[in-house]
Amino acid sequence: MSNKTLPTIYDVARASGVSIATVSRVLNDPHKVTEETRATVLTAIDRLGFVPKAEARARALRSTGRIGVLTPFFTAQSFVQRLRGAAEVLSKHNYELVIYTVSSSVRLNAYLETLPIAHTLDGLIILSLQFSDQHAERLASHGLETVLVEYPHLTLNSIEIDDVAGGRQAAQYLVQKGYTSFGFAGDTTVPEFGIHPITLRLAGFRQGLAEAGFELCAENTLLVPYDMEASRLQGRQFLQRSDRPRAIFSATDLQAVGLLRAARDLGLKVPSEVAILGFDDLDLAEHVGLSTIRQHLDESGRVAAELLLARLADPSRPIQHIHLPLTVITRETA
Amino acid sequence: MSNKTLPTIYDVARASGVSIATVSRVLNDPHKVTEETRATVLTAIDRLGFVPKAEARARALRSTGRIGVLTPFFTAQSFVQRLRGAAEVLSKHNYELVIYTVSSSVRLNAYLETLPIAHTLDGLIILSLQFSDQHAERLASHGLETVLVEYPHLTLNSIEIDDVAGGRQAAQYLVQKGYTSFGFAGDTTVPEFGIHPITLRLAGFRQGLAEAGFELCAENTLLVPYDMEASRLQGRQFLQRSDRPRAIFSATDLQAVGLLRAARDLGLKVPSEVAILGFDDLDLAEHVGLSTIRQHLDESGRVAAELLLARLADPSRPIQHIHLPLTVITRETA
DNA sequence: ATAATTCATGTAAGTGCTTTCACAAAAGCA
DNA sequence: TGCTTTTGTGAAAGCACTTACATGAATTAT
Repeated sequence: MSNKTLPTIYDVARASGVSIATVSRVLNDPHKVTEETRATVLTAIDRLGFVPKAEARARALRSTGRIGVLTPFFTAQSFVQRLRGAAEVLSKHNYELVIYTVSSSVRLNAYLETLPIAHTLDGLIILSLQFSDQHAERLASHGLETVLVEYPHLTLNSIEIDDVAGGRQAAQYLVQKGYTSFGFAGDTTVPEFGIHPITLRLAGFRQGLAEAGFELCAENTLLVPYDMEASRLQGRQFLQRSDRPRAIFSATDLQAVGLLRAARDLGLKVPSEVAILGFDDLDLAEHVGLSTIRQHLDESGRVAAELLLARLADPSRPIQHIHLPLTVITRETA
Repeated sequence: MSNKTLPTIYDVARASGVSIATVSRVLNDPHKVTEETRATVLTAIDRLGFVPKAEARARALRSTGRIGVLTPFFTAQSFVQRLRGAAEVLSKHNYELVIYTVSSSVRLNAYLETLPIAHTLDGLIILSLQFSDQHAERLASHGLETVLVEYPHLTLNSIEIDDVAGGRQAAQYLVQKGYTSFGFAGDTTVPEFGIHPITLRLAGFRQGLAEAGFELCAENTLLVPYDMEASRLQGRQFLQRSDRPRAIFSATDLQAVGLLRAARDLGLKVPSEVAILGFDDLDLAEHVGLSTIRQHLDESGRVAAELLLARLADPSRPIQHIHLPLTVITRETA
């Protein structure tokens, strides 16, 4: 009973013992065929589930909708957590999730140019990727419903956080804990595509310190690539200095954990000898007991997906820019 | 402007004064076309509201350019790491990655019934899901190329590890390190769908201990749900006992980290007072310095995707059952 | 200045299925 | 025995695209 592939007109012909021409005639000029053969052919058609246009059949079978997610390298845990949130709600609503990993700005542009015209997606979620007004325009004009995460645009739905405020929160928290000398650790490489919120967090941190009458001096700023091992090694140098800061805000959890390990390597007690505060709240942070500023990553994906589905259900809904809160999570390191 | 029928690639070509080949290139390899002509073509496309027919495209290409992945909960890190490996190679080969989160056996069946007929995928990767001969039959008969990860089937390609051997390796490693009393921590809940390799790892562990003349007594076996916090809490009870085992093999890294935290909570030195060895080598393991048995999760996804692509390129290739090795990774906890 | 190369583009040959065509064979009715 | 009517046959054309190869222009190297 299981046919190799979809039944074609040839299968129907064979099954009903006539030629393909006759089958075609049954479908197109029925009156040119005897009542009798027409009946046999029609039952064969029914039995095989033959649909003349393969295209129509494919559409019929694809009952579910399809949502695409454009994401930069899926290696970073923060994207995974966002994706996880989105996947959760999409799967609940029976949507397929198509992932496009964007590895260069060329790829990004290619996607943004062709995806909207291909009409193969019902909606699109874009994670942390920078793009132009033309692209926004193009998405809108082709009616591809879109939600941006982390990179806002006036004419499109977005989920955002306030990185500057996050930096300030970090400063306030550490100040209020009684620390008086501060350090910062963050990423250096500014990507050609994608987004770099680190600078904003740093700016906010500086601001927050200034408001409390402190400042961050240049030698207490550690710039290091977004990589655990690198931050561990460079962190070791940084922490070895006798005049090292007492409290360090790291713009990402990954780097914070690198620092934490460096501290452990040096036998420094955390937080009594150095306090470390991260940013993001990756799963990882909980696992190692890192105090951090939570940006609700899973939630951002969840909210993005929900917003998208809501707009698909009712396209007249107005554009929304949803701001997610940041929360200080106190664990063991600050 | 009256749309008699849908515009085709010919209409776009005529409207923008190029050949259909160029239009096709704009859509498929944009970089092969001058910025300038690309712009004219794109505006023509926009103006006419041209939508390329996916069906015709698939026909000409003899492929949809899409690979599906069936996975249980996207929440567990091990699946994410597998996915990451697969995503990496698929995106390199310009394939779209469609994710189907399978939350119940009903859903699994539904997918396995419709996906092969819908002809909307070139290939399928199935992660850690149990399925029947009928399903295998169905996939094969519809010519949907499939690779299984973690659940082997005679007639389909698969990527496997030897969980029993892994358990033995764990035992051997700990024995050779000089420990003489052993414990085990693992998952209890056997899912109705999905797979449960934990029992195998335990069996292997027992076997390995026996070979060295040791045994695992019942009160040194901790059964606890797959959850960090739960293993931490129950781990605390377990480790508090004065007759606790000196070396513990945890069947998953997540639970191992739970134990590790429990040990830290109790002020126990690791590994000098209690040694902990995990299994999986999640990213997490490196972050917390957990010694563990690496099962090359990323690699499994990568290999699965490569195998799939190889079979798509040359369907005459024989079925393969690839066994990935397990490696003991010594870090700081055992 | 000339040869060599790269490059954008067009031509035309595919792709798998369906429809149409001209014509022949068979069957049905005088 | 003829003359319709109904089928079968194989070939060809269409559909809406992709792509290998060819071409000629532009750019670079010599």
